[in-house]
Amino acid sequence: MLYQIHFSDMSTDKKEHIILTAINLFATKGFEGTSIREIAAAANVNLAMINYYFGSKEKLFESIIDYKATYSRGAIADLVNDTTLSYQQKISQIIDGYVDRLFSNRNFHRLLYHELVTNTRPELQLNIVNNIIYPNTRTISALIDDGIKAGEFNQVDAKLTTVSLVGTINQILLSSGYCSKILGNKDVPNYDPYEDEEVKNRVKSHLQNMICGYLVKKQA
Amino acid sequence: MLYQIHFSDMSTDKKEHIILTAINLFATKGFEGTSIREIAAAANVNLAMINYYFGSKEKLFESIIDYKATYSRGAIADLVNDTTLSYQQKISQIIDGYVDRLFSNRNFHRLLYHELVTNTRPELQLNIVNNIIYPNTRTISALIDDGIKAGEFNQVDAKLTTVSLVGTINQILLSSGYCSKILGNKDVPNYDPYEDEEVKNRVKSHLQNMICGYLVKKQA
Amino acid sequence: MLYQIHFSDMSTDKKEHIILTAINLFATKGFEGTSIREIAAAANVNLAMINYYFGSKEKLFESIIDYKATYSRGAIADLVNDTTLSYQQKISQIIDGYVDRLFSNRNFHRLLYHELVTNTRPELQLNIVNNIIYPNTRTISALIDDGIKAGEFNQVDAKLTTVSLVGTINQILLSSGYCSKILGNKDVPNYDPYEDEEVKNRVKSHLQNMICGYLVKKQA
Amino acid sequence: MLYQIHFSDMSTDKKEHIILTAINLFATKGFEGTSIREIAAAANVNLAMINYYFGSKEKLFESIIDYKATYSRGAIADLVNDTTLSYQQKISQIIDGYVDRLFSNRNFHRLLYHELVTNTRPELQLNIVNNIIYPNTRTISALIDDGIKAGEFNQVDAKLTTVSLVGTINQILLSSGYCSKILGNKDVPNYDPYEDEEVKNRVKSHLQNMICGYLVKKQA
DNA sequence: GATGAATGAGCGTTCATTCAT
DNA sequence: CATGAATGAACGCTCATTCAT
Repeated sequence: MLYQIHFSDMSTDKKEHIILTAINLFATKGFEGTSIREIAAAANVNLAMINYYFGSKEKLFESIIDYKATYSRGAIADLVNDTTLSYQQKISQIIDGYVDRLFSNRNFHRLLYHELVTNTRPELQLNIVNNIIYPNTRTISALIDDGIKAGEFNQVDAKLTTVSLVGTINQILLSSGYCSKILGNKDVPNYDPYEDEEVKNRVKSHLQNMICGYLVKKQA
Repeated sequence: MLYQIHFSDMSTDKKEHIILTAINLFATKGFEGTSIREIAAAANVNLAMINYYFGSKEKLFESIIDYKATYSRGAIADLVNDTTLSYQQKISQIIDGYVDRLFSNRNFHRLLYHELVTNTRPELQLNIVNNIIYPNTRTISALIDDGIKAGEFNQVDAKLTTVSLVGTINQILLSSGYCSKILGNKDVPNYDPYEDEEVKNRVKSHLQNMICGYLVKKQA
Repeated sequence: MLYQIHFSDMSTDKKEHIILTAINLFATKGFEGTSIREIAAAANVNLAMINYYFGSKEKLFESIIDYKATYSRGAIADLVNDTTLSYQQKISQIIDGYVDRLFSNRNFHRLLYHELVTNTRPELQLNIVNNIIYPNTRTISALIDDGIKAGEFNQVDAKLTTVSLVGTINQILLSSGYCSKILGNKDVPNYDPYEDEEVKNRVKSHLQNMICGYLVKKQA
Repeated sequence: MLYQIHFSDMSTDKKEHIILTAINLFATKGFEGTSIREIAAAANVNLAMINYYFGSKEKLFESIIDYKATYSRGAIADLVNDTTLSYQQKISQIIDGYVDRLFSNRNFHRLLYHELVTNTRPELQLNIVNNIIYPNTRTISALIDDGIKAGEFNQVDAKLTTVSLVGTINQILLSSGYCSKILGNKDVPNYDPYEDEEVKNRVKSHLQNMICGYLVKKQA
C-alpha cells in the first residue's frame, strides 16, 4: 500500500515535472517545433514515458491546459464580490493583479495564445477560449458594466475595454526582443525585461491611467 | 516578345501566388506546422519549385516578410507630415487606418506574431521587429510625443499608449473564435467576424474614444 | 534472463549485420552511391534503425572503420618481434599473410581505398590513413630498415618498397574484370578470381621473388 | 559556312572545357558525389547544356573516357619498336615515362580507378579495362616477355611485374594525405606532393632499382 | 511501471532530366 | 543553340508512436 502511494506520488511528480518542462519548451519553440524527444530529454525521462503518461503529444498539450486551468481560477472573482471597494478600486486592483499574474505565467500564456493563433485543433481552441480566456474577460467586463449601471463609470464598450487591458499586456509579453526595443533595453547582460520590476510597474501605471481614466467619470 | 513578357509575368505571378498561399498556411498552422508539400499542393505547383524559387523553406518565409514589408511602408508617415491636421485628427485617422490595414492583412499579421512568439530563428525576429513592427510603433509614439510637446496632448507614456493601440487590435485578431465569443457571434453560417464591418467599426470607435480621450486635454 | 541475453545478442548481431551489409554495398557502389535505404533493404531492417543505431550515414561509415580497425590490428606486429626468424623469413611471412588478409577482406579494403581516392570528408581520410593504413606500412618499412641495419638487406628505399608490396596487391584487388583480364579468365561460370587459390599463390610467389630478391643481399 | 565552323569550334571548346572541369570534379568527389549542377557551375555553363551536349551524366563520364583514351595512346608503343635500345633501356625509359604521365594525369587516372573499384556500369568497366588499362599493361608485359626470350631478362612473371609497376605508382597517387604521410610532408603551406619533383624522382629511382634489378640478369 | 527497440510516415532538400521558348 | 522553368523521384533524416520485454 505504501508502495502504491509512493509510486503514485512519484508518478504525479513526474507528470507535473514533464508538464512544467513542456510548458517552457512549447512556449519557446511552439507546439510543432517541439519534439517529444526534446521534452523527454529536458525532463530527463524516457521518451516512451510521455506517451505512456499522456497518450500522445496532443494530449500532453491538453493536459497542460487542464493543469493550468484548474490552477488559475477564482483569483479575480473574489475581488469582484468584495463590497467594501469602489468599482474604481476593484478595477485598479484587477489591473495590478492581472499584470502580475500574466507576467509570471508568461510562458503558459504565450503557449495559450500560440494555440489560439493556430487554427488547427478547433475543439482545443474552444476549450481554451471557453474555460480559460473567456471567464476572466467576462468577469472583468461584467464588473465594468456594473460600474456603468451604478453610475460610477462612463458608458464605455465594456468588452472592448477589457480587450484593451488584456491586449496591452499580451502585446508586451509577445517577445522580449520587441519589449526591450520598445521600452528600452538596459545595459545588463542577458537582460530579461519580464524580470524587471520597473517594466512591470510602468505597464501597471500606464494601464491604471489609461483604463481608469477612461472608465471613471470626471467630476464637473 | 509578348510571349516573353507573358512568360515573365507567369513566373512572377507564380512566386506571388506561392507567397500568398504560404502566408495563409503559415498564419493558420505556423511555420513548423506547415510543410512545403502542403504549400506546393495548395498553390498547385511542383514541390521542387518552392526551393527552386526561394531556396529553402526558411527563405520562403523571409521572402514573405520582404514582400509584405515593402508593401506596407509609408502609409502612416505621409499622414504624420500633413500640417493641416491637428494632432488629435492625425491620431484619429491613424487609428482608423491601422484597424483597416491590420484587419485586411490579418493573416500576414498573425504570421508575424506567430513568429515573434516563437523564439527560434532570432535573427528573423530581429528583422521583423526592426523593419516591420518597430517603425510603425515609433512613428506613432513620436507623433504622440510631439502632441505632448505642442501642449495638445496630456503627459502620457507615449510608447505604452501605442502598445495599447496595437495590442487591442491584435487581441481582436487573435482568433475568430475568441473574437466572436467576445463580441457576439451572429447567426450567419460560416460567420467571419473579420469580414463584418460592424465589428471593425466597433473596434475603431472604441479605440477612438479610449485613446483620444486619454490623449487629448480636457478643456476646463 | 536468457531472454535478455538473447535480446542483447540480437541487437549486437543486428548492428554487426548492418555493418557487414554496408561494407559490401559501400565497397561496390561507393559511399555516395549507396543510399541508406539500400542498406536497410539489403540488411532487412527498418530504414530508421540505421540512424537509430549509428546516428547518421556518415557515422555508420565511421563505425565500419572502427569495427574493422580493432579487428585487424596486431597481426603483423607479433611476427616482427619473433626473434627466431631471419629478416628475410619475416618479410616472406608478412607477404603471405598480407596477401591472405587483403584478399579475404577485399571488400573492406576497397571501401577504404574508395574513401581515400575521394577527397570529401578529410578528417575521415586522416583517420583512415593514421589508424589503419599507416601503421601497417610503418611496421613493415621499419622491419626493412632493421634488416638493412643488420646488414641482411640491401640499402633500399624501405618506404617505397613497402608501397610496392601493398600497391601490387591493391592493383590486383581493384576489379575482378581487370584481374581476370590480366591473369587469365578461367572457363568457370561466375568466375571470381579472388576465390581462386591459384591466383593468390601466383601473387604471393611473384611478391616473394621480387621483394625478397630486391631486399636480400646476393652472396658473392 | 563560316558561322557553322565558328560555332562548331566554340561548341568543341565548350565540350572540352566541360570535360576538363568534370575530370577534376569527378576525380576529387567521385562520380556520385559530383552533381551536374556543380560541373555546370564550375565550367560556367548552363546546367541544361551538359545534358544537351552529352545526353546524360553517365554519357558525360563515358565521353571523358573516350576523350582521354584517344589522347593517351601510342606513347609506349613507339618506344618498344625502337631497335637501337636494349630491353633494360626500354623498361627504364618506360618507367620514367609512366611515372611522369601518371603523375601529370593523376586526376583522370584517379577517376579511372574510381570507376574500376565501383562495380556499377560493367560495360563501362570493360571499356576502360580493354581500351585504356589493358593495352599498356599488355605492351609492357609483352616487352618483358621478349626480354626473357632474348635472354636479357630473368624468367619472371611478366604480367605481375607490370602490375607491380603500375600498382606502385597508383598506390602513391591514391591520396596526397597518404603520400605525404609515407614520404614525409614538407613544411610548405598547401604542400602538394605530386607537384614535388623530389617525390617523383624518388618513385622513379625506386622503381628503376626494384624492377630493373628484378628483371635484368646478374652477371656471374 | 518503465524502457530500449522498432516502425512507417513524413520532413526539407537535391537530384538528373526534360520542356517550352 | 541556349536557357530558365519545371518535374518526379530519391535523398538523409526525424518524427510521433507502438511494441516486446
